[in-house]
Amino acid sequence: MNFKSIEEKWRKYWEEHHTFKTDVWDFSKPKYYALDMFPYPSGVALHCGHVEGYTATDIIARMKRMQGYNVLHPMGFDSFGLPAEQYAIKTGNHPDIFTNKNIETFKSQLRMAGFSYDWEKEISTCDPKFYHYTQWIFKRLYQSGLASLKDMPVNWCEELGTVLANDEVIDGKSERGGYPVVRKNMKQWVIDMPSFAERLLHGLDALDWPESTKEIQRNWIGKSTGALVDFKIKDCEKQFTVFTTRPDTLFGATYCVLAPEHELVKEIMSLEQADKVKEYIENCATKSEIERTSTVKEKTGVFTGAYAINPVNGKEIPIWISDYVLVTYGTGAIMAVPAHDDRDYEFAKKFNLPIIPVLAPFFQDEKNPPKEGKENTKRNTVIVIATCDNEFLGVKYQKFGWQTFPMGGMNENENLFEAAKREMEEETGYFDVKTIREIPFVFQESFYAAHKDVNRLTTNHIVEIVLNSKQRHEMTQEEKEIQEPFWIENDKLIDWLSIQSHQMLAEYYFAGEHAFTEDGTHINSEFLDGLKKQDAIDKMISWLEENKVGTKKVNYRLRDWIFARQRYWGEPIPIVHYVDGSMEALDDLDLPLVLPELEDYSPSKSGDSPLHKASDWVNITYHGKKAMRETSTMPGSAGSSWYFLRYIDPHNQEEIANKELLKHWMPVDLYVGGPEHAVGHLLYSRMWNQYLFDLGIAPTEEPFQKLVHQGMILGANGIKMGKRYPEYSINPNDIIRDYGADTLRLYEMFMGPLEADKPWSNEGVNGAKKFLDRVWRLYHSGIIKNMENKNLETIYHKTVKHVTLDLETLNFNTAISKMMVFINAVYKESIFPIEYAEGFVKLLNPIAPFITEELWEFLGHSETISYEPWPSYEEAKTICDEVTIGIQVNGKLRNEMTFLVDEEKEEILKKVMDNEKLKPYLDGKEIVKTIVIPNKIVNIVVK
RNA sequence: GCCCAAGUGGCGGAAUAGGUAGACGCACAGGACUUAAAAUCCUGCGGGUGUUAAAGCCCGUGCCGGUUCAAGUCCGGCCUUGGGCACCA
Repeated sequence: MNFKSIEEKWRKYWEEHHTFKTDVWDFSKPKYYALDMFPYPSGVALHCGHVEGYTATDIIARMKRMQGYNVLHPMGFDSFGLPAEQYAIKTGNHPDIFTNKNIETFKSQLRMAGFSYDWEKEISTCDPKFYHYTQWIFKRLYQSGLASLKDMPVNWCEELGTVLANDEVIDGKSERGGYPVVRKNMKQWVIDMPSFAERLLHGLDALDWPESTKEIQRNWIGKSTGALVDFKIKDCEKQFTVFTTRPDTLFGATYCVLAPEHELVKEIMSLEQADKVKEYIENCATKSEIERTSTVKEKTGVFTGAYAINPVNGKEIPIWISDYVLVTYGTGAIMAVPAHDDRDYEFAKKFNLPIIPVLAPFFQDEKNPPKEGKENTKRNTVIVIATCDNEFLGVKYQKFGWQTFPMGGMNENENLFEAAKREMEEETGYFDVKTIREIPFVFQESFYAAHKDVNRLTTNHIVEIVLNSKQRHEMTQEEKEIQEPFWIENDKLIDWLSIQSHQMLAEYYFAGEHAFTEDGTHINSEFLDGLKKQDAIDKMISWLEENKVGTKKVNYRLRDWIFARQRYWGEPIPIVHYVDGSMEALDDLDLPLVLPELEDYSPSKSGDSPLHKASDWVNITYHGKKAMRETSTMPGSAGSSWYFLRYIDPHNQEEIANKELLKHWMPVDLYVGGPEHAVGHLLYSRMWNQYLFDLGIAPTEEPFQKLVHQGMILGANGIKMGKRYPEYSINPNDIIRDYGADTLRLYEMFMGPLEADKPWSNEGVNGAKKFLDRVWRLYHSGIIKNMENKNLETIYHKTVKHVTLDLETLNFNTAISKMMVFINAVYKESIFPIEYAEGFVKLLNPIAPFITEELWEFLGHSETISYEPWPSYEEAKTICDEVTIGIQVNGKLRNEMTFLVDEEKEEILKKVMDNEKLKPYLDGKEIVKTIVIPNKIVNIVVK
């Protein structure tokens, strides 16, 4: 088979016949919109990963055409971006030159691969005819108040001379180039994403997207429900508000923290603390993003000298500042509850701030539950964890056989430490205390107290005592009979303790002290005491609202989308600034605002856009007033946020696209692209689409109904192709040249599941080629006849059924394997009925379009196969009359037997029982149970 | 640290809904054709044991346990790899 001439022949045919031109106004057929993520036309050409994704959509597009759909399958170029700009800086040439050259290369590659695009729909985001409407949408966002100029901390990349969006910063470095990124306050164009947060979150539910991608978006949106709480400041008129998801722990708030950038800090700091506070703020400001987000970093902070009033109990608590509180999230201020938040705990430990537990785990002793009808009593108890020389002090209570830490009830007018010392001494005789401290952990326990014949609810406070020595008072014989002390090595302690709650305490103690963040029962919380976490949250919110010191509040992690870049090669922002400081969007008639040509495209270190240099372009008179144009440009994801709408009507000069057409064609039925766009492009375009939906332009709230990510194609060494191992990099052009596009398409689809990362294999490519050759030879072997062959009936119908199903669900690898099985079967026959031969060519066509066009012609047809009706099958003919199933004895396979399809259970069982081969397993055994599932399995359970 | 996904022969990977694990392909081995090689066609191919050969038997889907007549598939607990988030209050 001469694939070269065949492939070139059909490329020409498709072009000359406009085979894949879509008449978008033809509403007579159902529509199908198959979309690829359009490429950035870089200098390095199309790679194997592009081919993989594009082949997948092309297969679906081709199949859908044959199934009678009117298919829109367009391609275009995301052509604004950094490489073209850097080329321009280097060479002084307009980036257009570089971009257009690359686009030509890409198009010729796409043509070589045989993708059935309608090139009349081609778009390019750097084309003024296209960005006319990118600017138009921006203008509308501006007029709606959703795009605005804000002074805010941004990710500034010195090296690139521009600000970056959050998704363009990875580990404190720029996504492109890996240059350091610092935080800097700048006036920036931003788009208000948070006001779409709830819709973006909810919209996900109905989408047919990978669950993991939806999850990434959900996390990125980061919804959290809680409350705003107002804190008054002592001796000051001002107050501040914190956001918390745990208003139930308000009684445990022992200090507050403001972000260093919080506006109130400089107003409230005391004179004594002022220098320290200023120094700290200064320090944070100069820190790079890397330092700020470093995980190993210890907490830092400074006391402001001011005190806040806890609204719930009037207690004065100190106000600190620390960079662990982010000015960009919530209100930039928190209440700290060290007992129940890890970060607050760490901070409190470091700065020796009080820790008050307000939530205690609750234990119900399973061996000794409260008894019905007994009096319920409450008691405060102290438990003493006493250590000396790496051993722990335990007590054995003889009467009940309990082995516990020393413990006992607290008396009135006795503080915790007094009670602890007293209990230890009374019960064990030890007294030589070196250090004593409270462990900020409390738990509650409910049990039947046999010695008093009552039910007890104890609240257990924990005290740690380190002993100087094991000196002790001798105990009387009488005392010893009641209880006896033991010293236990620390690794044996948990086993030695006989009471669940004490074991739990020991586990907590050994795990290292930490905040208790799980659920429990509230204590030390007045009106919340006894409530579980969620009930307490609800009750506290009602209380806050009743007392007008707080409200319920939903917060999102999603932030403003920073929508300006100090670069040349992007869409100019269609705004003019007047001398008086006001600004205005350009009139619609003045769009598109076209990029001016420049002598020098390089960015300035000061943060000005290169466009600043085009003074004739910048300084204008607009509406009779002196004005300056906005000189920053839009980010790369601007054009890609709506391009899918433009494909539908790409040459429309009046509007984004004709509304009737949009209504017919949206949403995109299948969108294929890499998973790396999960929170960038795929979130931005959803938002723009939702906005355009609100304007009545986009007909659906969600643009992409079904989304699939293609996996990465790795080098044969299992490592990502690229600069690191150039010897393992595969250029699809070479494969097309040596094996043909059909082989490349078939191979990439056969490698494995579309979404999986898969290593390349040259032998595998050869295997794909062998299959196509095998098909070719079969068709030219002369066995295709206008006759029947019953031997092939079942397998043909089965193949049509399963291939159709597998393609529909994008399981290309299994679809191909089933076609291989079919061809292997035909090889054993001497007659290949022409009906089956034609059907098979159609099945293979979407994957290998060239060879199948040729075979279709060979079978006597003069028109393209591309619009031939998809083969059908008869369900009844997909089933053979006999089926071989496994026969198990006690779940182990012992034989195989063939039965009629749907044979009666009794009939099957009878034959199984009579089977000679099974006799040795059944003779002399008692048959306990028989399981007969017709067409599947038989299992005989014997004893 | 938290969230998500995945772990199956020498390799890529199959296995509707718990029902014969390893489809299909690659690699490898043997055979046919050929002067020869390539190509092609046929056969075998998880491990162990067994046998002249076979049949048979045992083990086997990351590890440990559970549910079930039956587990790659379901449940609980780990381990490893990949991805996402990373002080988000």
